[in-house]
Amino acid sequence: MGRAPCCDKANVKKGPWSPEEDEKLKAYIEEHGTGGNWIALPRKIGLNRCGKSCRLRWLNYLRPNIKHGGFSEEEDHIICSLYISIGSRWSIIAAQLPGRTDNDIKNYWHTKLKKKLLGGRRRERPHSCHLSSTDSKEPSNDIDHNKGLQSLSTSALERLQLHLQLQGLHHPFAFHNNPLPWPNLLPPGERILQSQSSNISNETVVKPPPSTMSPKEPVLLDSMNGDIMESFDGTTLNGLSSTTTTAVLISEQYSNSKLNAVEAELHDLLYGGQEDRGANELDCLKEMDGERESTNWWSNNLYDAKSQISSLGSSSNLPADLMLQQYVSPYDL
DNA sequence: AATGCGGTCAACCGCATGATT
DNA sequence: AAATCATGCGGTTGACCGCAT
Repeated sequence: MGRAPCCDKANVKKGPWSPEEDEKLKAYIEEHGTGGNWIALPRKIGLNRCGKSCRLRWLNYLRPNIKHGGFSEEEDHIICSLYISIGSRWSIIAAQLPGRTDNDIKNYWHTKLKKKLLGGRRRERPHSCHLSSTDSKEPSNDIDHNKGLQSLSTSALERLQLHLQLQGLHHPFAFHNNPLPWPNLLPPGERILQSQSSNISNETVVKPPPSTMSPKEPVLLDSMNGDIMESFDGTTLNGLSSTTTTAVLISEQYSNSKLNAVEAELHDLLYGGQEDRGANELDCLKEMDGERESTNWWSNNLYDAKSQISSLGSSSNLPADLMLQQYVSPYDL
């Protein structure tokens, strides 16, 4: 079945918005709201634009309290952590950063943050992998060597990330020591950034779009701001007291077997039968651990993830099977 | 001064999903 | 149940700008 176009594409204006168009759209929405129908809205106000275009313009630019640029270091951390944890789900990431739009964050990631992460790791020290905001030019006397390392590391990190995503390792266990207030991913309707130490208001409620997450999608709750864990179905889970763990509710047996497999794959990925190269990559990751004192956003370790999850699972009285089912099935681990 | 190149970002496109008929 | 429609999302594009040559 084909889809009817939302508008007459041949006869609607495209491209940058004029101040007059902005003013029309803004004035109308501020007075009347969107009316629940973006498609009809441009006709109502005499704009020769596609409804989708109006919606995007409003959401990304005209809407009140939108922030552009000037991402703080903490926002960087949150974006990086969430990206590595859940991937390119920009709307979810944006929901944790009041005033930021998914488009903004996406652009910021692709144009700056990713380069900081992947390109700037080896800047000041030859084997450094830490996040840096300064440029990444290499010393001229060691160009070939460092170039090689950088490209390898970039590739490895990208592959590592892809690998983790493909493996369904969207779990935050890799960030269990992240000192940042891990943004809670609350059930739709009450997604709140709880950030006691952050500039971001902990009163800010970001209303999620209706179809952002499936009801079965797991909720990841940090225990740093409290020891209550909650699943999407509203089940409150007590007793997981820890200041170092971000909860992943997986049964011990399951996590052990799966993580062994993942570890093996990671080993293959990192070593790939090339001893020297593998050593470099491993060194890089290890150094990332060592240098995390100031940045701390990256996985504090991938290596003891298994033990973390194991201890989590064994020390709790959680209905692990239930949680496992809820957590695992959406990702088809 | 002209040109090329890369970075940035607003906007578009197509697809997925949920709601409605 | 199927068809239709609106919305939301992420990937991609292209215009613009600044810098290097």
